[in-house]
Amino acid sequence: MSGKGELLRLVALGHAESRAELARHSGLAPSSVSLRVEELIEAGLLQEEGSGLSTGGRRPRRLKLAPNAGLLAVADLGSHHARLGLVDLAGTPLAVVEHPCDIGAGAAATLDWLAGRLTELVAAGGAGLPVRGVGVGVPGPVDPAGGTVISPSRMPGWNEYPVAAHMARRFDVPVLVENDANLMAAGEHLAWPGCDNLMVLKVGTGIGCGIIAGGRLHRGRGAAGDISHVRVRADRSVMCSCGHSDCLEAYASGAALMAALAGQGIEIGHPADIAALAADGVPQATNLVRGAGRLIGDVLTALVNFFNPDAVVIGGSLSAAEQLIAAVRGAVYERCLPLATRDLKIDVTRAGPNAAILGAGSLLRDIVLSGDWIEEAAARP
Amino acid sequence: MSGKGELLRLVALGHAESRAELARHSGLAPSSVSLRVEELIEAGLLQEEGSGLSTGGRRPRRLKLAPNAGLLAVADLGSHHARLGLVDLAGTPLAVVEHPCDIGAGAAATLDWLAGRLTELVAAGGAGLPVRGVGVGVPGPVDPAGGTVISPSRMPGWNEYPVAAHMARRFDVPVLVENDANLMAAGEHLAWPGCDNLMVLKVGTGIGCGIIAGGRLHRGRGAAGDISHVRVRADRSVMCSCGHSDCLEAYASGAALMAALAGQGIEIGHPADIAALAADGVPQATNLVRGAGRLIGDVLTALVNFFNPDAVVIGGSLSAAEQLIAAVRGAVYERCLPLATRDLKIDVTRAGPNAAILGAGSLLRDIVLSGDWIEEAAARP
DNA sequence: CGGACAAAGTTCGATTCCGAATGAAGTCGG
DNA sequence: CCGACTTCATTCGGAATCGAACTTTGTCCG
Repeated sequence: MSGKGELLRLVALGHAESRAELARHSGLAPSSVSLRVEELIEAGLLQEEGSGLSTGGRRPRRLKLAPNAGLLAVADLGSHHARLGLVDLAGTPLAVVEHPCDIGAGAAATLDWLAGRLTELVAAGGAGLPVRGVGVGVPGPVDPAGGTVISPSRMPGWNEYPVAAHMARRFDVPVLVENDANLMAAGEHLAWPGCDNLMVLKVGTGIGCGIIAGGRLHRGRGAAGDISHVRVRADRSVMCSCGHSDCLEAYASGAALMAALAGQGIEIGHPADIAALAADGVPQATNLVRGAGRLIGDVLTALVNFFNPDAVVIGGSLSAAEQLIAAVRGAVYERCLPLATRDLKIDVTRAGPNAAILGAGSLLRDIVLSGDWIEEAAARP
Repeated sequence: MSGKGELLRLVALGHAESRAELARHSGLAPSSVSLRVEELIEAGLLQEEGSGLSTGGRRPRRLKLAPNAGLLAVADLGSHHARLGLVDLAGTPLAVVEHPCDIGAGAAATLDWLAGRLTELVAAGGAGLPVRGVGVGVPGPVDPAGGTVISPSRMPGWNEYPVAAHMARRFDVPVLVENDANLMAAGEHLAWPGCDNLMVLKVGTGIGCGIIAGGRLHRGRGAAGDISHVRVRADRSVMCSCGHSDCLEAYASGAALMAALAGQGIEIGHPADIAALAADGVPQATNLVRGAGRLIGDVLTALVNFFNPDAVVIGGSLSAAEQLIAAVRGAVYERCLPLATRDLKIDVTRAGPNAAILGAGSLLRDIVLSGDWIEEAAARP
C-alpha cells in the first residue's frame, strides 16, 4: 500500500543501497521491503545495479533509482540572470544553463518566458523522460502556503503574484516556490553531512540568509533569514532603501561596495568583479571587502550566539573574496561565546554556484516522492 | 502492536477526546483505534468519562487519561530557588512547591537534596501513583545528548556533571535535563496555539532565551538562545563577566539593574523588586527598566528579522514591569522590517511562573509516552 | 580447501491492520 | 412524533505486514 515513496526516498538520498539497508532504515520487515522493491522495479522506478561490497557475508544487490523514473525542472531567478537546471530524482544535476533575464518585466511575462526555457531544456536534455516537479527560486520573500511572492523589494510587480499556480497551469505537476537563499541553504545542507543547524549567507548584490534548523528549512512566517537590514555600528550614517539608516546592506552588499568603488573612480559591472579585484590585491577593493566582512561578522555574532549553528556557510559572488571570509571569521571567533564557536565551522560554499539548483531538487524531491503517483505507477504494468 | 503511545499522546495533548477523533488524527483505522483503546482501558491508562456533545450525530464517548496512569516529577532549579512540581501525563500540574536552594553547594549535593524533596512531594501529593519520568531544569547550557551541564557560568562545580545519570540512579525512570529558558519556551509553546516559531525571553537576574522552531525546541549545539552577551550600543563602556565589553547582560539584566539602583542608594534584595518599584512609579526604577527594555529590543530587532517568529514572549521576574515590555515593543516595531513585525505578537508570558514546570512536563511526556512500558502495561492484566 | 561464521535476501505461516458494512445513538425538520 | 440524515463505534472478512526459519552467497581462518 503505502511506504513505497519512503523507500524511493531512502535510495534517492543515498541512505540505503540494498534491500537490507532499506529494511534497517525504514523500520519495515525485510520481507516487506523485498516485495515492495520488486514492485518498484516492475514499475521501472528502481533498478538493480550489480552488487556491492561484502561486509563479511553475502554481497548486497545494489539498488539505484531508474534513470527513467523522471526528472525535476528547477530554476533560480536572480535580478538579472536565471539559472535553470534539470535534476534527476536522486538530486544529480543533468543539465544546467544560465540565461540573462529581466525579472522587472513582471511576473506573468517572466514566468511564461521561464516556462518556455524550461520546456526547451527538458526537450533538449530530458531524453523524453517525464517531468515530475517544477521548482522556482525567487530573490524575495515567499509565502510558503500559497506559493506567492510577498513584498519583494527587488521584484516590482510581483507582489502577491501566485507563482506556484502559474507554473502549475503550465506543467501540471507539483510546484515549489521558494526564496533563493532558502534554496541555497537546502543545497548546502546536502553538502554538510551531520550539520543539521546551518546558517547559509548569500553575499552578492544583496545579502540574504537561509536557515536550516533541526535538519529542516526554517521559514518562520515566510520571511526568516533577513539579515540585510540589521543596524550596524558605523562612523557615518547612510540611509537604506528600507527607510532606516545604517543597515548592513547599505555597507556590505555587493551593490554598496560597487557604489563605493565607483566613488573612488573604479567602475565595474558586477559584484563578482569585486572579488576579482580583491584577489588581484587592488587596495581599494581589499579594503572594502575586509570592511564588509567585518560588518557582516559583527552582525553574525549575535545570530551565532542565538542560533548556535553547526556551521556558517558563505556563498554568493562575494564569497570568492578570501579577505571577506577571513574578516567574518575574525569577528565571529573574537566576539562570540566560546561555547558557540567551539567546533563552529565558518566556511565558503561547498555546493558552489549550483547550490540553489541542488537545494530546489532536494526540496522538490521530498514533495514529489510523497505524492501518490508512485502507487499508481506501481499498479500499472 | 505499537502506536498505543501515540494514542495516549493525542489524548494527553488534548488533540483527541473520542475514538473517532483518535482515528482522524492518528491516521489509523477506526477499528484499530477501538481495539487499542480497549486495551489501554484494560491496562488502566485510559478511561471513559461520560459523553461529549453531539455534532449532529451520535455523541462521542469521551476519553481521558486515567488519573492513575502515572505522574511526572519535575524541578526548575534557579540560582537561589528551586520550584518543584508534580504533573500528570496530561500536563496538568497537581502540586507545585518552591524551596530555597543553593545551587553553589555542588552538583551531587544539590541533586541529592533535590531527589529528597521530589520524593517527599510524590509521597505527599502523589496518591501512591507511579512516577513515570523526572525532569530537571538548570540555569545553564545542557548537552542534550548526555544530559550533562556544560560550561555553566552560574553553576560552579557543575561542569560536565552527569545530571541525568545521577537522577536516573535515584529514580530509575527516564530523566530529562534541560536549560531553564528552554523549558520555559516549551511551556509557553503550549499556551500559544498555532505559534510554532517562538522566542521566549526570560528576564530575571540574567537574560535567557528559549527558541521554538517549527514547533520543536531548538537547541542548536546545546547552547542556542544565548542573547545575554550580544554587544549593545552604549554611551559608556562596561566589562562583562564573559570578558567582553558592553554585553546586553551587563546593562539590562536584573543583576545589572540592581547594581545600578544600589549606586543610586536604593538597595533591594531581588530582581522582582525592581518591577515592583517601577509599578510604584519610582523614577529611578522606571527609567532603568525602560532603558533595559530599549536595549533588549535593540538586540531583538536583528533576531526577529533573522528568525521571523510568530511571537516574542517575555517572562521572568522583570516581565512584570510594563515599561520594559513597552520599550521592547517600541524598539522592535520601529526598527524591524514590516514583513517581520506584521502579525508579530510581543507579549508577556501566558504560562506564568509555572512555564518551566509545564514545559518540562510537556517534553517529558513525549519521552515517557514513546517508551515501551506502555506496551508492557497493556500486556499485563 | 573445507568448514564455521556472517550477512543478504526469500519463503511462508500467523498476526495485525484496514475498510466497508453494520449497529448504535442522536439531531433536525416537518 | 416520525423518518431522513449525521456521527460514533463495532464487527468481520480480506489483505497487507511481520517475523522466524531458511536459502543463497560470500568471508575468514585453520
